[in-house]
Amino acid sequence: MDGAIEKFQVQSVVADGLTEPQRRAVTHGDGPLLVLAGPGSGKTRVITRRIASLIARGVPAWSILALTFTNTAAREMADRVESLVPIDTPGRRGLTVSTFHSWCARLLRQFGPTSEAARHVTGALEGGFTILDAADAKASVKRALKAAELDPKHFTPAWAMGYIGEQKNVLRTATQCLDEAQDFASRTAARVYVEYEQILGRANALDFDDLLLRSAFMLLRDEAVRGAVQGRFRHLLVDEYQDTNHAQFVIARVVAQGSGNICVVGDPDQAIYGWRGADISNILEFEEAWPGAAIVALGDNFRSVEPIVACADALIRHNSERRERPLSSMVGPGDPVRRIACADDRHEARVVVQAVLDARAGGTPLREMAVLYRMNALSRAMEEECLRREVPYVVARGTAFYERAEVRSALSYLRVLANPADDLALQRAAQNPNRGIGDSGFAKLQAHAAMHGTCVRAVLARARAAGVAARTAKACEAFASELDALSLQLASDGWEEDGSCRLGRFVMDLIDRSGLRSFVMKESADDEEAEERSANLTEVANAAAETPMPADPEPAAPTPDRTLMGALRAYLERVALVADADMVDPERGALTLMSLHAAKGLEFDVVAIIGVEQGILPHERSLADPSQMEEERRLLYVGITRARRQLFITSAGLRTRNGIRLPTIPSSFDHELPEHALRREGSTGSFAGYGRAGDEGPGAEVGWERGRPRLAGRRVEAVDGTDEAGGSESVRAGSVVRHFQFGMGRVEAVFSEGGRTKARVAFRSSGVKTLVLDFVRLDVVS
DNA sequence: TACTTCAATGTTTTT
DNA sequence: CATTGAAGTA
Repeated sequence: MDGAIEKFQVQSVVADGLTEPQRRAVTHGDGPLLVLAGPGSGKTRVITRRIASLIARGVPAWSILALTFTNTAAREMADRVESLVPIDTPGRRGLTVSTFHSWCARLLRQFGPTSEAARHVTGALEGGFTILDAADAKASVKRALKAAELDPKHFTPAWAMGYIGEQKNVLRTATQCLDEAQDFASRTAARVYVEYEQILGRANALDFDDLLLRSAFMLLRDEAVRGAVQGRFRHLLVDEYQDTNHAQFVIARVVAQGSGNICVVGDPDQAIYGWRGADISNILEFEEAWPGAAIVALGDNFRSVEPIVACADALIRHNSERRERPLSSMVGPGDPVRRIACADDRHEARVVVQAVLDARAGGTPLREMAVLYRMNALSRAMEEECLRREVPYVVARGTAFYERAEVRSALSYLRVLANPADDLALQRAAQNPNRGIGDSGFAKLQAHAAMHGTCVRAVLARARAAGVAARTAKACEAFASELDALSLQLASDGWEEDGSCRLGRFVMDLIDRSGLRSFVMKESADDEEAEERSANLTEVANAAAETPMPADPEPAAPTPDRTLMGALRAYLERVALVADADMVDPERGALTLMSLHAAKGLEFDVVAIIGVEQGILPHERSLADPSQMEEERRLLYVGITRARRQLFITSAGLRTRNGIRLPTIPSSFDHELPEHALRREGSTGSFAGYGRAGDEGPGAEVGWERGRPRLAGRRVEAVDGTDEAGGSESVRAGSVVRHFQFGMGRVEAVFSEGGRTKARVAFRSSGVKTLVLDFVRLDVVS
């Protein structure tokens, strides 16, 4: 085959149908590149085509690193690159597309244990480190506050977490903070930070911010790590660059310093993470950090109809900290944006769900619609109404499933197996089910362990020496040998020859044999709850079974760990780093409910933004600060620009908050929307619709079951079992199916094994997997 | 040690 | 309202 012709063909596919500025960004050669991409301007298109173009140019895929903020974005990017580059293109394999956090976690697993720069205050970072979720980080902060002996009235966990997060985001360590503290207040804060770091260090645990901070330190200070990373990655691409914080800025800078090839894509008008340390000057001052950078601005909007773009544009012009950039719709005219003032929140829900049903009747599938809100609490009323009208919906809160008590318990066993120093997990595992090891007994063990400079796990088998009651000691010893037995298995192979992961079986056995399942079921209030919680446990095992086998290493990549322990670590890492937005499944036949933040980067035909009221959007806590108000405005801007064809902006005259209904005040952003693009319905004055608030009548009871919402978790079923995408009943050999994580695949076989119906599916990008049909969601495409 | 009950208390957004 | 913590009881 003629290489030149092949390359030419790839190039033409890559550049096909692009606008002039898009083409410039895609074909830009070496050197720094900043792409300022307005909403709907083809940002993802540009990144994916640019990667494809690099590969076509002869840059090996394994030397390209693309960093995103969510796993969904990463996967979509990888899929799209793959479909652009012909399968037989040399050097096509091994592309790294990852979130900042997971890429850093992997870097730390590889280099952390031997790198001085990654050390904890208490000692070396070990490879099996735990990634603490928000709840565990909070628990650790509480312990740190207690250890620092501060008045809990004045020094709250939220305050401490805020302080620690801020410091970590700008790469300041605990000791540095303590050394540089000038006054009493900052010394107090620094003391808490130091205590917190010691707690994490003893547990061999890292929080989310640590993943970035320690990676940044390794890259800055450890020549071996920096050399390895710079040697391997010759092209860096960063998506959503406007939302990077200082740590991420440093990571990107050091990685790209080796090659000078850095391409960042973002939009200052869509910066919505200032509160978590995102520094907008990273993108505004890109040219200063990278002199000679090429800049491409993409302003044409190919997503939304004119009234929607007009709304977005008029709104964002009210921000003063902004470089003016025009935004115009290339799609053409469309329906005006409907600004609906409702009587109260239930009325609002009825109006929105009715609009959804109308749109569905008009041919728009539910998966192309979304309801967006400023606070997760606003999803409640919507969920009730969806249940009542039998509209299948998905609440995109990725962490919700992992916050459930039984799921946390199951994961605690896994965590302590992966990382014996994880006392938090050990305690939770030890007490679920109850084994006669209580809080006081565990505290004694902890004190004893601390005295010997070790973790509880290490002294568990000799609990008697810790001075606990004889009965407790016996329980500890039994539990210790239970864990020992499980640990032994972890050295075995992690995957079967067909690529299926043995961790699923391992977790299933663990859940049953530890007594966790029966305990959780016995604890439940009724059969239905028992059933649901048991199913959640099974889902943990099932998700573990889906851990993909690591691919063969590309040149300059580390050798993957294919033991069961390796699978366990990979699974725990994946679980720890899911984003809310990752739970959006575009192939499901359901309406998506999610926060405005989680909606960043997504698009839908029909969008409703609810709760556009003063105090909600803009949020109360932002009202006093002009620059926070600008961020609130950007948030609404992001929401508006998610919509392709139809946009609803709603408010309620009365809203129930904390159990009390109160009249609302219209959002100050309301007057900033252009009347010519709007259709106003209802009255927008305060106290609007007072008289109509209670007109639901007696038949308006909602579909709660015993006052508890039917879980807003990972596997929200369509309420009536219907699934527009086709349902799972017709999975047979030969079907083309889609999995929320693995993407498209072809069913090779359906068979029965161990009393379960399973399917072997060959996925296009993630290989052959065996899936249990009862638990896995597979949408049949054909 | 484990479970129940009651009072207080705080509330955005998320990797 | 819903979660959390403390106090009391079996």
